[in-house]
Amino acid sequence: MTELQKGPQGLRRGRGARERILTASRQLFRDQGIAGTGMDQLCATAEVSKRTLYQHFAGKDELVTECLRQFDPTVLAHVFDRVDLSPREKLLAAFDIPADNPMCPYISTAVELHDPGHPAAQYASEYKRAVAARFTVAAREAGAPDPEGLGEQLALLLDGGAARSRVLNSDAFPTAAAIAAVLIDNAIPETAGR
Amino acid sequence: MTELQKGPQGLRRGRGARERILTASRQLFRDQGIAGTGMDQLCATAEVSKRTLYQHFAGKDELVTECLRQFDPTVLAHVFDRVDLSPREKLLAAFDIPADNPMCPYISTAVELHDPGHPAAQYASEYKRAVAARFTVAAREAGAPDPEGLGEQLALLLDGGAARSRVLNSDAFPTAAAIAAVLIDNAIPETAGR
DNA sequence: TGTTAGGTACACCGATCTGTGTGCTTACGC
DNA sequence: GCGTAAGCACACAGATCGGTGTACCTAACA
Repeated sequence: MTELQKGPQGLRRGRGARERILTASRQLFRDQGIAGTGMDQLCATAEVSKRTLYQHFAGKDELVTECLRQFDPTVLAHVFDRVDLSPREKLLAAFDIPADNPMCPYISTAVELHDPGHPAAQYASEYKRAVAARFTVAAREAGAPDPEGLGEQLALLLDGGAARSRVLNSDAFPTAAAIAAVLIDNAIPETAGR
Repeated sequence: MTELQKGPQGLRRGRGARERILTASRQLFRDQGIAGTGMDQLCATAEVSKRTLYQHFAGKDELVTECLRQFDPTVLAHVFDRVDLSPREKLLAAFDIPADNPMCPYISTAVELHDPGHPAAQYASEYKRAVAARFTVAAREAGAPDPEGLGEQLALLLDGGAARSRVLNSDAFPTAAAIAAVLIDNAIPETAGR
């Protein structure tokens, strides 16, 4: 009607609202934290109206949970499903993490929410157990005598690298990788693994 | 004395306001997080008027920072200053952490604040480096060939134990201790350490 | 061409947040 | 016994929080 060009129509972005919301959420939650990100700012970043957001997600909690679910649904498949690596090599490859890697969102979320019963916190817990299970499988294939133990240990190293990187504001994953190498060499007989 | 028992006088607690504030802050920040704790609730818990709180601390940020500074000013002196332990034993003793241990407040604060420039975050970083330095000193005394490396590794294990305990909601420090034992045995020649 | 699902604008709600202003009361040290 | 530092009550400011209500619009598809 006449003044089509006027006003807010410029903001209309059409049908991809849900994806834009999740993308903006991942970015803002990572950069500012959950509590530090308001729904208004989130809508502005996603270029989505507040009404639309609340039609897709029941509330902030659900949004947080969904973000976490979408972050790495395959649980490090890009490492553990590689066919060009031996099981032993996979164990080490998991520690090849780019230095600019942001804080592990699972730890970050668990710490920020401060409620173990929150769905997102529970999912974070599940995810971390799944990572340990990935390590355990590879450790078993590599011939480790106690694959569960080694898997849990390596998973702890990843978490340590993430936490320490955050606190010190510098890359701690090389240290974690060095420890992993020692553990793997110690646990897996030289004859095995290949 | 008439109606001494009447009215709000019952709340008056006298001269120890600052200590009560810090005690209440430690407890609430630990249990509910920083963002999750309001200044009103904090005053109520500390049995201190809001005005008094703001006369002692310029704001929440300063309160958070001061809490962190007071948490462990000696940097694990209760372990590393023991005279009944050999250096090698100290390295391991640092991992004797009660299972009900709450999340390491330094990591927790660094994650929650989400701002590396915040005084409390910087102090957390300093503290974590100081812990690594403690390990390094003991590692050197124990005869480790690369004390800095071992110190950093053991410090990372502590952080990993803390982070993983929080995410999984279960005690991960025994795993960290097991890794520490392997690292120490590997790094320090059997002949040394005693 | 008509229907409709998906999106928009915007005002608004009650709650809660950190932080102040003001004036009064009390306990301790001298 | 008195001065003063420390603490108190309480109302309030201004912002921001998560979340709604209402009415309108438009793109895609049948």
